[in-house]
Amino acid sequence: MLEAAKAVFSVGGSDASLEAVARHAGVGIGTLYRHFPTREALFESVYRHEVEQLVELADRLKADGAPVEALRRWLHANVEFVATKKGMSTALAVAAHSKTDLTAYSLDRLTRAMGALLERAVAVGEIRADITPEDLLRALVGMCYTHDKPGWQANVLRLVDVFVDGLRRQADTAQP
Amino acid sequence: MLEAAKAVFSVGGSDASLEAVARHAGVGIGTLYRHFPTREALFESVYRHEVEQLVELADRLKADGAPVEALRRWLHANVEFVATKKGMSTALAVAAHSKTDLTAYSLDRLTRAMGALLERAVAVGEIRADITPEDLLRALVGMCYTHDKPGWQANVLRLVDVFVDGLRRQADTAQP
DNA sequence: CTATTATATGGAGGCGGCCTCCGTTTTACA
DNA sequence: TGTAAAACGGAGGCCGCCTCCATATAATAG
Repeated sequence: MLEAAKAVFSVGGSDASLEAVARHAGVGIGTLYRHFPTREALFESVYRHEVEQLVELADRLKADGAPVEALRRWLHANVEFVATKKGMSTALAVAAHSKTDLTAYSLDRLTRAMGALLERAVAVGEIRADITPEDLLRALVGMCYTHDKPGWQANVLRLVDVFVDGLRRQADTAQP
Repeated sequence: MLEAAKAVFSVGGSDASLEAVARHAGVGIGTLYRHFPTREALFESVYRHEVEQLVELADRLKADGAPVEALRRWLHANVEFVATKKGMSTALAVAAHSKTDLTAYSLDRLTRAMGALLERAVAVGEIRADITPEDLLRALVGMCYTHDKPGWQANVLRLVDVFVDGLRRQADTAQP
């Protein structure tokens, strides 16, 4: 069922028909709805594994010496992740966009991972301190969301680098 | 009809029912479809005026002395614009997201406006040269799209500033 | 002023997706 | 094996998308 969902989303985007998911899973539409009351709940389950990997990667990167570089690498990893899982981009965007915090478990995990990396870099004074992990994550999602032409990946990675550079600058110039 | 659309979109978001638009305009659904064959064509017409204003603003800012500051101001203006026209954010995101370049007239105007500002700043060596106007615009749209909590505006403006700082840095350090 | 032709209009209807509800099947347990 | 509880499947109501065509309105000719 999760596999069917992943398959269907990865070809038709995250707004694919839930009935198609059910059909593809060889299951009734009612059953699908019992297990995943909303489309977003389904996203949550489908991409939970991926999110977990990203969180773990963040943990590993925290051991690195260079905080900003770790942050930058993690952001890059996010982009590459989204690039390989076609549906994930929209799913994340929907999750970030929606007001219902019920579905935001994964988003929250990502935010915390991000927060840890961010804090570490702020603590050593290498980046400015007035950007929240929420903002940065949403910015990241936004950058990925609107890009889906072939080859977008390299462009977004460049944008991410620009962003990280921007985070650095303030620390250079506005240190007490 | 355009007014009806603007009204309906501004309360229900850009994915509001087109039949609702027709009803609100006191017109048959068929008539609506004849004038605007697709939802995106309707967006196009509804927000054309707003886009035009932004393009004009870009022209005016080009007269300014400081290219980077002009760029920054224009980006800010975009954000504030989107903030006041509720439907515009999604409409732009849809336009940027869609593959059909047929509907992209307004997007193209914005891209050109952005390109002019960008080039000017690159020409005097104040920002790095490897970011295209398309990328920057899409990033901007994406950042606005995923944010819709009250007070998002200030956060996105801050993100934009970070971004502009990032554009600057490379010019500082990687000059021949 | 009327007949005829071109053009604009409105909405019914077919299609498909969303989601709920309930009769049926399967499983768990005594 | 019998019964209670849980899981299943899909029909059906609703709504939005979009097409198509019968009707109404405007333009033009006689």
